[in-house]
Amino acid sequence: MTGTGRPHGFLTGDEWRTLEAAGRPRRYRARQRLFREGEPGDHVIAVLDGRVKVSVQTRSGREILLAIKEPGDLVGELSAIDGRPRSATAIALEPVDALVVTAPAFVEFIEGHPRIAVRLLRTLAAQIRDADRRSVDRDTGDITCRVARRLVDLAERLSEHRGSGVEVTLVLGQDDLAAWVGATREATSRALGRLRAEGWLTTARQRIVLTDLPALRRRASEPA
Amino acid sequence: MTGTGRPHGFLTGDEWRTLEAAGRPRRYRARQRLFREGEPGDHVIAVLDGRVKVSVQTRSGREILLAIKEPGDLVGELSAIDGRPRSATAIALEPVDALVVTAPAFVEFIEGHPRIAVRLLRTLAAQIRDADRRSVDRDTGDITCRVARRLVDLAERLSEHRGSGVEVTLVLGQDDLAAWVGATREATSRALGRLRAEGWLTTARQRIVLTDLPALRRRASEPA
DNA sequence: GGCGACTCGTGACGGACGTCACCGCTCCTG
DNA sequence: CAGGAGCGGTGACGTCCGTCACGAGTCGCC
Repeated sequence: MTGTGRPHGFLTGDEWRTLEAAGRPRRYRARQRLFREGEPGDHVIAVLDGRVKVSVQTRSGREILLAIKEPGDLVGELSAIDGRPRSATAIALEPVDALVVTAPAFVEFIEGHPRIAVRLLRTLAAQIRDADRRSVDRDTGDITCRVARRLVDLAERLSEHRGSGVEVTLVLGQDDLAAWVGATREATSRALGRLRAEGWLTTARQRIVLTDLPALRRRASEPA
Repeated sequence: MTGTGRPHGFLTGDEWRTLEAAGRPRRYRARQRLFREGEPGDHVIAVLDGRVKVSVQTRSGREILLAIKEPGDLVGELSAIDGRPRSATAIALEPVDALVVTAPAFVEFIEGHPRIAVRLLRTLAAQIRDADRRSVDRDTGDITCRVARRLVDLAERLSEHRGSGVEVTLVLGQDDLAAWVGATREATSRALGRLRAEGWLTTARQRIVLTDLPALRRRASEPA
């Protein structure tokens, strides 16, 4: 716990306190695995600080990114809800502060707070919409389009927190970006090269600086 | 209502009766649109009989199939839950018997029946798992693999109802199959051609007869 | 029963992306 | 400081699939 206040998630302060009473705080190191695909899912993890990557691997070794969980989000809630094994693997991208709640305690928490159940329904609905949109995105436009679209997306999510300046700096490696858009690292690198050639962004180790969002936004939806 | 009893969905008989009191029965003709992407979502549709296709269109005109809703399933529940506009279009594949419930009535129904909320959570969780699996499937193997996989899937879902003989007959056009696997009609047709050449299935107008499921299952996961 | 719309099959062609391979750079570690 | 690992950039090559085009068979409607 950082003591800086609770995250902006889907629970009010009171509700967080109730959940805290049912859970156990825990820290994860950067790149530590919270759980792995196929394991039984006996606990839910509420992220308090840091980001968590949820992904699956195809049998050919390619990684597919399903979600990035941020402070206030839940990780592993599906297994707690339906009792089935983990369908994906969760890995901390940064040092993560979290609250670990056992599945039974979580279900009890839900059933005892009907309004929270409704709010949880909303977050699941958002996840479905998101997943559906991913399906469409993946079939729309060439890789350059998809990379531009993803970058603009990330930039907009960032601007919600920090004030939006003219430039936006994203901290992520090209491997992760590739998994996110559903392509290889090489193709992603080339796409970045094309966008860089247009002068709309610059790249560096673990860093992508967007310098012309409107142009990127246009490129994200253009056919060619 | 057909009078043959309520579908096998996620509600008990008692709960169905409660929902029926809140809703209004309605029939849709085959190929009639239940609602369209972008519309405000002010009602939920509980499918009693017939199947409903949920899909979106990319700007290039390609159709992407998100789900096939069967008797007992809900259609349009996301908008009722989060109040956002329809994110997809729903079309009846066959004549459909349904129960139309307004969004407020649906929310009231949920809040008044906490155990149903939990069950609804489960169905949403299943949808998320399904959508995630689609993301992985779409990136795994060539089109022949994906077609074989989808066919086996459909066959297995059918066998749950009817007794499973050696042959399974699927009633669907190649256009729909193409949308389902995320490819063009032509590529899908060619993939079917290859599987047909192996003697694992036969094709006809609006019909695909699977004659060797084990072989198809193998082909569905094999790299080549 | 005949015409038209729909569905399915298939060929040719081009392009985008996956695969493999290699190189340079930066950062970290001992 | 030297070595190595991790990351990024790029070239060559092959191929799978999308696009366009056309024809044949089938179903439905008047």
